Amino acid sequence: MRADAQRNRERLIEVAHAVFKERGLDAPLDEVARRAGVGPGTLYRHFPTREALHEAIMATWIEEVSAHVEKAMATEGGCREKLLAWFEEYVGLLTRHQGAAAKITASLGCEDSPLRTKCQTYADANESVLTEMADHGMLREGVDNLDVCRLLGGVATMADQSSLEPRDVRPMLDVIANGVLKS
Amino acid sequence: MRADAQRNRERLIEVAHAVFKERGLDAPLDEVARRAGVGPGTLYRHFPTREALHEAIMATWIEEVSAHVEKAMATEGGCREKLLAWFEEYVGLLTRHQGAAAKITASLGCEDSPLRTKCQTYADANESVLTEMADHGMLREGVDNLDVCRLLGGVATMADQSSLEPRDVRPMLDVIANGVLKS
DNA sequence: AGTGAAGCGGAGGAAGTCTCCGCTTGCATG
DNA sequence: CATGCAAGCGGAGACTTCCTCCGCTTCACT
Repeated sequence: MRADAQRNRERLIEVAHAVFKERGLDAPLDEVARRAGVGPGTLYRHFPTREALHEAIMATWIEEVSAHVEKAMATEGGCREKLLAWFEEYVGLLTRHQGAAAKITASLGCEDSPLRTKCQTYADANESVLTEMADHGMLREGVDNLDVCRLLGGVATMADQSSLEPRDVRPMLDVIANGVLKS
Repeated sequence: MRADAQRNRERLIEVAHAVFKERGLDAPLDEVARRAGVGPGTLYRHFPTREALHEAIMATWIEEVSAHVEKAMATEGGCREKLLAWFEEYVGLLTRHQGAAAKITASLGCEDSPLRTKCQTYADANESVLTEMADHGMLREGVDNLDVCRLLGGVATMADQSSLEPRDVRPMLDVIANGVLKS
């Protein structure tokens, strides 16, 4: 790739990140192009679809996921406290951009989604936490990772769409934790 | 209201129902107008916003909710079976139209949503079922109706966006039931 | 039949998406 | 350094959808 094209690509990702943060994942793509100082044609050549741009942005988040797992697992207390801390991290990760939670979670079950490989990182992180719970004999029988991811994705989507505060989200996570852990 | 206006209004609701069912709640309103045989101006006079049209359609669903509660509560078995049957009914009601689950649930917490009064019916129905559980001493302490509605709304939204079958939804409802009931 | 108001419809402006193609620019090569 | 050309750019414009405005039609009452 030519050096100028590379520069444009990076600048577009950077600007798109800012625009999507301000105006949600549905923000006009032409504005992304305008603020990046390129024509719409350039944007659409680098990222043929809106999803391609989402994917490029999320790629930068993926690297941070394992740090969030470790942070949650370092929480004081028992399995329940650790699990809830992780659930809060998970929802926080998914609600970084307005509209992202629903898209990310929808891509989990879908083989041919372009986002899937990226989003699998979230599912893998959740699985590692659930495995930790299982190792301590705290996980209920028959609890499936994908189902928990979808439940958390649903909570994140509701939080996103209703602009819920963490204190409004917590009780929902409590219910899920009760449903996931042996009591 | 003039008789012709009344006819147009009813016809618009009928056609919108069909169009939204086929193409989701985001279907072009101009197509609704076209298929109803009226101009866009007529549609927008009767229903100034997309939400007003959604509201008019949902009004016809509201009447059926209590029947669904009764159907679920007539399920063979204990509290858990009844609750799960109701959860399935609830998710089914919310996923009637593509995109409806998220909107309905988002309106629950929002005082000034035009959909709120209609959607409150769903929340009330769920509350009546939870109360039934509580009366049998099966409800965990501190479980809040709005939180359960949001959890179910999240599940319905995921089911909607990922086109999940009932057999894929069931395990998620199991987790919520475990989280809601005493074990 | 006449009349006034209610209602209609479609032209058209605004906003967004996405493509096409003529022009520009980076860079490998002599 | 000069040159050739493929890679890349940008913006005009076609298309879609939303929504409004206003001249014309139709209803309903007398």
